[in-house]
Amino acid sequence: MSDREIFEEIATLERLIHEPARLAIMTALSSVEEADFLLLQRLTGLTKGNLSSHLTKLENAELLEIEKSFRGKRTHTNLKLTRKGRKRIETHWKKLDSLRKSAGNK
Amino acid sequence: MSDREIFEEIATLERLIHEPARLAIMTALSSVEEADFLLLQRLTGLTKGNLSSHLTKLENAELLEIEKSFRGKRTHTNLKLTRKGRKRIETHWKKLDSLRKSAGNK
DNA sequence: AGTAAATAGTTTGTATTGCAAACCGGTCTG
DNA sequence: CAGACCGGTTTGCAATACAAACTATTTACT
Repeated sequence: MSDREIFEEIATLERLIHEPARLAIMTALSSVEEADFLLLQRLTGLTKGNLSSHLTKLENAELLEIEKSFRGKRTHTNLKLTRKGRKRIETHWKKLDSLRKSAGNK
Repeated sequence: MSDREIFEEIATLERLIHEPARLAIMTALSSVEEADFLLLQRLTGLTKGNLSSHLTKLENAELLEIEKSFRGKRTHTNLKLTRKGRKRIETHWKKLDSLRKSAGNK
């Protein structure tokens, strides 16, 4: 891939994943099987409201699944990446890598 | 740095640099002394309008300098990172790195 | 000479969206 | 049983990224 193509590709990076909060969410989730809402909130430092809306966005794009269940009497929300989601975040990091490398050795 | 801190930091990444188009611009510029408007446009694939406004934003933040001169009879616009800018993009990449790594080995 | 097209950008308008804050249904605590 | 806490969702607004329109000069064509 030429430099031009790499830079051009990065300039049109998928905003959905690239957005800082979601990049953090996706990356955090990619390292584990699953996590719950509160763990994710602690990890990212996001407010509940914003975490919630980011998760909904990722769910709509079918990059993660939101599983609600009961733990004792209260609801419990579990998040996990879909296969699609796992692939996307990997690919995204690869793109970032190649952008960085192409800048490194000129 | 703990995982929590890393993810939290990434969630609040500097949007100014992180935005795909500007990340491409900054990264491209970081690899050279300077570049002109058109080279940058070719590299990033951005339209003139958008490139222009991104550059202005980066200039306002003092991350790069826009030098206009005459080449023959027509104006010529040259871009180069400031010291500040050079530092910022480096730091940014380091942050991204540590985010990625912290996800890798869990 | 006149006009069309290219060069080198800037400005404007709009639709999107990220964030904070308000809200909501429950549960636990004194 | 009033208030605090838990686990979120919804709403409202301010910021902004992109496309499209615009400006101004220069070169090419006829």
